[in-house]
Amino acid sequence: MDISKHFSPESTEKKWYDHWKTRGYFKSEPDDREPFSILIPPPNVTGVLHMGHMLNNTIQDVLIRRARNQGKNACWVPGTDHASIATEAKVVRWLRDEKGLSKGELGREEFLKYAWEWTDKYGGIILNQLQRLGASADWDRTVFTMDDKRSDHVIQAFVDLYRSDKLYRGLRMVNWDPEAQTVLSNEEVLYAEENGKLYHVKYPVEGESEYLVIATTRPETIMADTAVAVNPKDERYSHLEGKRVLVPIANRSVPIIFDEYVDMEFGTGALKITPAHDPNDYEIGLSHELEVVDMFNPNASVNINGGPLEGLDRFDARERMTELLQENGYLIKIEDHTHKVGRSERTNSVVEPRLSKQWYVNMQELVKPALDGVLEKDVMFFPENMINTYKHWMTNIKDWCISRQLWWGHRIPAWYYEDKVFVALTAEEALDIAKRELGRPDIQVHDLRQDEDVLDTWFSSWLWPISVFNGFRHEREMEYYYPTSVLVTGWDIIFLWVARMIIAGYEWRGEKPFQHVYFTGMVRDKQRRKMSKSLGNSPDALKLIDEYGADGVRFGMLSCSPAGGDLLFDESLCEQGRNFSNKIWNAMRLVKGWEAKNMPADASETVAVDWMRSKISNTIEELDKLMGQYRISEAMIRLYSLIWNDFCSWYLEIIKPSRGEKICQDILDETFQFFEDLMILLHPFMPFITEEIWHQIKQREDGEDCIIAPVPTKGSYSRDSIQLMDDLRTLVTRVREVRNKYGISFSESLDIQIEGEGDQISAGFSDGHCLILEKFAKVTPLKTTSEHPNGWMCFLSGNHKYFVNAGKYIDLDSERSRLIKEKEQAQGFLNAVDRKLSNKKFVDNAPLEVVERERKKLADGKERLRIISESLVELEKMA
RNA sequence: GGGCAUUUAGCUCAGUUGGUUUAGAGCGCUACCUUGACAGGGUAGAGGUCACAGGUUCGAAUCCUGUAAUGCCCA
Repeated sequence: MDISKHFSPESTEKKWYDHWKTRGYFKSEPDDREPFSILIPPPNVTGVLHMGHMLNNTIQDVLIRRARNQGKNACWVPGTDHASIATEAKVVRWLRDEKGLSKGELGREEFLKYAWEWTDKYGGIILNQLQRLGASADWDRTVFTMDDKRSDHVIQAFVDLYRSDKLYRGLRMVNWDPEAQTVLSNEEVLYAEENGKLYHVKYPVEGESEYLVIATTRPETIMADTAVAVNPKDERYSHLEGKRVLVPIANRSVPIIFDEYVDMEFGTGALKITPAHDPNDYEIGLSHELEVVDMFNPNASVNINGGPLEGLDRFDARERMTELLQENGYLIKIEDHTHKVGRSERTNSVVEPRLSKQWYVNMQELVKPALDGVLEKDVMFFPENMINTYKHWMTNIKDWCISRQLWWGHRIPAWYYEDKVFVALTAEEALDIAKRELGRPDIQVHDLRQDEDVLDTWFSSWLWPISVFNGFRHEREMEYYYPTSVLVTGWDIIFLWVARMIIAGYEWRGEKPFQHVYFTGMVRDKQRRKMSKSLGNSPDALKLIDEYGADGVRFGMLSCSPAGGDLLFDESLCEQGRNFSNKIWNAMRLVKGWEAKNMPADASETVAVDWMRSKISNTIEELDKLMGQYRISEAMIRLYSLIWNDFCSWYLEIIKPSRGEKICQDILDETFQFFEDLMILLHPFMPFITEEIWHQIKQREDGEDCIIAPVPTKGSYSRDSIQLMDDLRTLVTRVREVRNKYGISFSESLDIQIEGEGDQISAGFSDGHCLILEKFAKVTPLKTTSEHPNGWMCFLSGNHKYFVNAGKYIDLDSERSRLIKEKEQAQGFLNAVDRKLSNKKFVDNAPLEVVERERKKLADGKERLRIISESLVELEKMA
């Protein structure tokens, strides 16, 4: 049978993914087995697969597949998030561009119909893309934050909190996104240094001829000034106590107030106070009982309070104001100034501080168990240092603003009758409460007005671990799967999402939502820039899969992904992954091409099998350890090296029959077994190639598949067996080095001897090892000698002296300098060890085994030095 | 301004509570090999005073202090 020289992922991937799905391997229902559950961090319905998703979901898939192979009941729940702001913006644009409709004309009901239409059409794209990656999620469980069951939980949670007094409606200075025309929570505002200007403006002191000069970055808000503040310690201004100033252009008289808040060093030390448009000014305004003048409309254009600026957008208003100040002689100078500017995470527009009435969750009440849970390691973080960040945020937590002035989302279950509010699951229930509390049995449902706003998307996401299992209504699922095993997410949403889920878990279930949190790094390009659509530096995820295969891409993502840290994505890693697939493929071609015969194995084969078995057992042990610490990248590299270096380069080469020869049946059987074990171990990382190979190497029964094959258990293994093979490999390398150095062709056999007494090989090699040496180094059978054979060159491997008859090739000078260099090195080493051992404090204080080890080093070092010195003498004899 | 990290080979990173023959891997680089699994391959090699300065210790890449650079978070 002809098998292609190269592994071709495209045909294989679809075949196996369909097969797995058809067989229902991804499905999970509660049963007697140990559960292992993961919830996907729900991507936005508007999203398309990007590198961050690829990384994140590959890791989840590795964990879930490993659990499945370990015989656990593995349940990975997929789903999407409705992403209020982003989706609403997208739908608005879509309606405008494709249908020529605007939100205003449509009205709430109609708009939502279209929003659902859009979601049904485009919302599942990203989940389909995940399938290309091999994601083995239970697709039948796919959930959406706005489906009926999830919505039920969100409304219930709101009502619960309200009834237990953990929710309130309050007038606050909020972060306003003028583009989306909604409030944002603190966590949705991104601050960055930006270049701006600092305007120095004169404010005439009333009744005096002097001016007070203030510095501001926002001259357009001068129209809403209601005071000027200076620091009470500032001697420059102490004479102005009790005086008032005139606001330029507005010509309004406002007081000069004295407040510690003012930074004497900044600008001129005098600050204009605009309580309606700056959070700090608002606080100052409250304590000094200042008037609040609001001069902006919701879209950040200027309202009637802006006088001559009315109707202008805030940035146009700034320019116009600058002109006015200039024309009227108030403007002293404009300086360049860099300062932090907050922008909306979703729309990128500059956030406008705005006074408004919003719903808040009182976080103080909720935080404690969630903080303790993490500090006491009830929930474990990987990497651990994320605990600090978490702790810092939790101990400085602010109340959470959860209302959003949007339509797409969960509408707040609060109904108003005049200025009274009634919170309930349904309008009918709200009506009952209203009737009772108001003592008005006559009012009707239509007399109540439901809150126009929707809830923050994170207010539904924080319930994810509960709502996904329908936890408020369905105990069985909840008891079985909750708390989930691990959450895999980026550290950038630790506050937005992770912390809040922990809070919700303890609040509603009295228990953590997940046992472990694995924080992935951020995917960056080679220049350390965050990958983003706007920079265009993100490779197209699906194209990558086309090019390197899903396994190759998974390998590429995983091999550079330490937890927490940044991840510099480099396509060449995917290439390496693809090459690895190819290597495995060709190993399979080789083994499948062998013909077996019933005959005894030779000594080298027996040695190889014992060694390989030990090596695999040893790796299984290490994998358990590494995976337990979520050192996923390292675990995979370990397997890579086991398969490529140990299995392919050594094991298969040892047992490979010569051309025309057959292989011993027992050895071939063992080899297939090794191959099978290796494929199962590698399966979670590279599912497609491993499934393919697993089926290629043996005829399988219906229902037998690599995806559910039990992971091989670690047998007992011999460290000696591994050590001896390592020694042998070193020796082979030494001989090859000699060949390489003197250009001795591999076709020429070399005589070799080892220093020692009698027939016993001092290095401990068995007959099998010696056969391997002959084959790999192309040397004559290894013999022992007590004398340096005349004219042979010698070298060291491990701690043993070997001689090769390379007489005619030897370059005496280069040999001499090599030996001298080696001698110096050995001497230096010996000196260091000797210094240590002759230090009485070391011998007295260090643990016995450490001292013993040093003694052995000393003895070995002396032996090496002896050998090298003797060799030098021999060399001189030859000269 | 407060906090958390990072700094090890040309590049990207390991180095798991201080002690495995004077630091490892992958990529890259150099030389050589290659018609019988695989050039998407093989063999070998070069390359690091572990950012810097002190300190603790019998012993430091590893712990402590300070300095510098970089990144991030919070204000």
